[in-house]
Amino acid sequence: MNIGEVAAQTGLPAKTIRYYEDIGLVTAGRGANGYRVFQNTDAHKLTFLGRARALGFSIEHCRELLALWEDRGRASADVRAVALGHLDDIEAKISALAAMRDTLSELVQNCAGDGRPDCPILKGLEGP
Amino acid sequence: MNIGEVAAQTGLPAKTIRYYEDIGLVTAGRGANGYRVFQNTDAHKLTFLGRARALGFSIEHCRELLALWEDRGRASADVRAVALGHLDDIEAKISALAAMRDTLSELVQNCAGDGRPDCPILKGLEGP
DNA sequence: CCTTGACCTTCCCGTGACTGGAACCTCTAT
DNA sequence: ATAGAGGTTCCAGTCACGGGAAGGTCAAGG
Repeated sequence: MNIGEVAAQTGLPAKTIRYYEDIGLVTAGRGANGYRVFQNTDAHKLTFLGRARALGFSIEHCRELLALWEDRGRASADVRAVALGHLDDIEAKISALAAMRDTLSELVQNCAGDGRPDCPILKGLEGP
Repeated sequence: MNIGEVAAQTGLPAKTIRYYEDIGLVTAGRGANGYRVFQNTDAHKLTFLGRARALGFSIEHCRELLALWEDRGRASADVRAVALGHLDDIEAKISALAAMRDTLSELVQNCAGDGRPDCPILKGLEGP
């Protein structure tokens, strides 16, 4: 398989696949013409990576998960630990964003939003 | 005021203040020794910027907000529009993160998390 | 007067995870 | 023969800074 076919199959841009090869997440053989040659297993790895990334796992977490995925003797506890750590990260981000949203939406609600210059949003940004 | 004092007053790192000067968000005079000299108005601007950044506004949005803040003839509607746009961004991010959290936490809940290799999390990442 | 230490300066590199583009090579179809 | 699609490498840029080097400046103490 050439890179374009793998890209179509996995939904990842070819650029991203090259990048993943570059940083050692996947390996690809080479044909006589210098083109990358992918096996089905590589395509599966890339699908796995695409899904993990879509769930917000960092590249380093993906590397760990990929290693666990390929390790037949893994303990599911190790996988779960990585996932739980990431869940905590996600929750923290959601909390931070929700706090921003709450503060900001309160400011917005108090703002007339008309032609006059008086603006509680700007006042809220000035200071407490 | 030297940069250190402004940093202490605004809570922004000196590096950040220099960066903001670099990209033209604030301006600073210079003393005979080459040190930056800040006026109170600069410190207020920086406080404003720090608060806007803390609410997640991008630097470019901060630039707009700062311009509106300094424009006595502004329409509060313009401020509100910027804020509403940002609120949408925040909501979108929260939704995306919540979707990740939901998917991931379901996988985690189905995972025994023991010494055995069987792992629904990895299976979920493989494909549907 | 000299030193110490805190503070300031500029400059350059690195971050994460790609994305865009340039310049060039290879394959397939007409 | 040529056009176009697809492949290759390499370099630069993104966003908003942070780290650290190399060096100038200031106030206090010996």
